[in-house]
Amino acid sequence: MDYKERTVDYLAETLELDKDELRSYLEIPPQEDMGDFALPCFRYAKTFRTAPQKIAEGFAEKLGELPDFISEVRCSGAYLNLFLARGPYCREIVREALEEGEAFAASDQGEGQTVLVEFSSPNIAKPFHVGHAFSTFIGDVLSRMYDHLGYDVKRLNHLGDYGTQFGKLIVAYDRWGDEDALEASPIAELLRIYVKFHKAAELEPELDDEARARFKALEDGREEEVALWKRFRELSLEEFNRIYKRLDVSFDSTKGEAFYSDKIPAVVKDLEEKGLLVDSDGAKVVMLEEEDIPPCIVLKSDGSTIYATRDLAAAIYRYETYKFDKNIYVVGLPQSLHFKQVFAVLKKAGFDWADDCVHVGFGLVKFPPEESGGITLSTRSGNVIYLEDLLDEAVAKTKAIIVENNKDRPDPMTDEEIDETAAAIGLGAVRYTFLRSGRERDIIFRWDEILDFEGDSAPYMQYAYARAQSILRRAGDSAPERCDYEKLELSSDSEFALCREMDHIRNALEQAAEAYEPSILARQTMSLCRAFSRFYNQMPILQAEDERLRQSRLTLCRAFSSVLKTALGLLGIKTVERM
RNA sequence: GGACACGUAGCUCAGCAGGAUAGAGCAGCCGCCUCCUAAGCGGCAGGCCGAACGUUCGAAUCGUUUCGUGUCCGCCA
Repeated sequence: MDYKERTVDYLAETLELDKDELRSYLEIPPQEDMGDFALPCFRYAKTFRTAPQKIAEGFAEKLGELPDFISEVRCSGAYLNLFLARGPYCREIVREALEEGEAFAASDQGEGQTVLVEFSSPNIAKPFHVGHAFSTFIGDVLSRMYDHLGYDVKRLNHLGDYGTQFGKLIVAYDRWGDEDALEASPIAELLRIYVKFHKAAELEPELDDEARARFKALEDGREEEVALWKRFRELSLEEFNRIYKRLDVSFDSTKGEAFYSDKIPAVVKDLEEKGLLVDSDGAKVVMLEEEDIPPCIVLKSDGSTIYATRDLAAAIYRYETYKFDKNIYVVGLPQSLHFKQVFAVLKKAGFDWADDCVHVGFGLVKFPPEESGGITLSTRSGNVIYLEDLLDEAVAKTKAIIVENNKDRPDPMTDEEIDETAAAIGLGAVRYTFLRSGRERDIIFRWDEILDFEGDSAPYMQYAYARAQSILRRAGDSAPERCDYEKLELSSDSEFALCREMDHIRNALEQAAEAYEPSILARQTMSLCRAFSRFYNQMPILQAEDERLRQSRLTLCRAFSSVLKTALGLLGIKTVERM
């Protein structure tokens, strides 16, 4: 049970205070020696017409005999500091961790509710670069979190498989395409001709008109264009699926923008009938002045569709298909105006569920300024880092470290174990790089930072897990699966701190889901591992002073392992038994 | 020009429904492997929280202004 809630209940009853008020006032003190919960009494000064310090003292006096989960109450200026009874607290957290296992921090808060998460959404015929990784990791983790909280999650990959770019690609392929190269390495070849097109179009602007015409032909269903488009699409998907498998990411539905193209006329017609479409320079737009944002273009002047049109059709289709309670778009921050417009149009068209649509934006991935003037990765310029190259690099570096460590290991790893471990750690390191900071921050892409496996990194956490597992392995049968939790003797600073961090994983998960912010969970998981490292260094476990302490600490190790595995699982980071 | 972000230690970032001496990691310096994996632990040093006003008993946190950076602002996605 939630100790904060328990404390609130107790204080509310004993001190005759309002529960909701208490809940919002009660805080966790900045320093350990100030207790586990603190009630600042400043705000009660007015109602009681007394100095805050006096109020705190008065409260302390009034509390009298303490309940068994609180060991001590102290006044410190205007603060009423409460200390949890460590023994019972640790016993309870450890018991919950072990009994709940994988379901630790799970809940049924989302029961009966459907959440859609659109993420990743790479463009066909373009490389899957580190920018797509951002959306992929954030979306994947959000999906995992909502799933853990009991929501019915649908993971959607909204492929960029339509638009004028395909006109460009078709023009480029006709001119410069190399059939053999396309077979050998499809996306690389498509990228080559795409970049070439952009260079050529600078000198020969007619190429752009030609490209628009070819896209129009594609949209009208002309055989030649459709066949090429299908081919590009399939070849690209093969490459993407290979990456998703490697990243341990899956989707419930992979539909491209093209899928929605035949649903667009009905949407346009509906907007027209509702009197929302206005002619503007030959284009059809929906005016949004009352929202104080620029108009949303629905049809271009040549009558073809635009991304907003397709997003409108997609949203409506999704509502009809899933009757979602929440519809999340994990798409880059630069598109926030676009989503505001789309949601506003939906709202204006009378779809109340527009309020349940949310754009979860994230920052840009950039090169460091000292290397490139801080330019953004861009497909058009050919200035990209392929995600696969990054993954390969990370895994290779990990492997080198493992091989080195393996030399003086009494029980060396097999080649197979080395490869598996290196993959788990390398991929974890990359994933964590994208999850550790607030998602709206830009990521400056620096190899040495991403491949730095010390400190604030996934390998640090995986290492903590491996060490805990190592101890449990060594303990063998002397570390029983089951134990009498009442006999656990855990009360030192580091043991108690570790239990607190396990407990806080639950709050972090809730907050992270609420704020669509994986970094909150990532950060707490890191904090949990730091607490374990300290415990590990301070407390002898296998060599504990007596058998009861030994059993207690082994059990704590087991509980920690379990909680950490669950938390890392939510982050999509794999654990390893040793490293 | 308008809109939205962001500006905290040398670097990367937490903290921001206002509260007790502003926290981590990296980099720097100093310690710790005869003892459970040193991808680790402990310690030192490092900050007028971009600036100025304002609200408040109290502001990194809220408001206004200002400077700086980034992104977006109609037929690319």
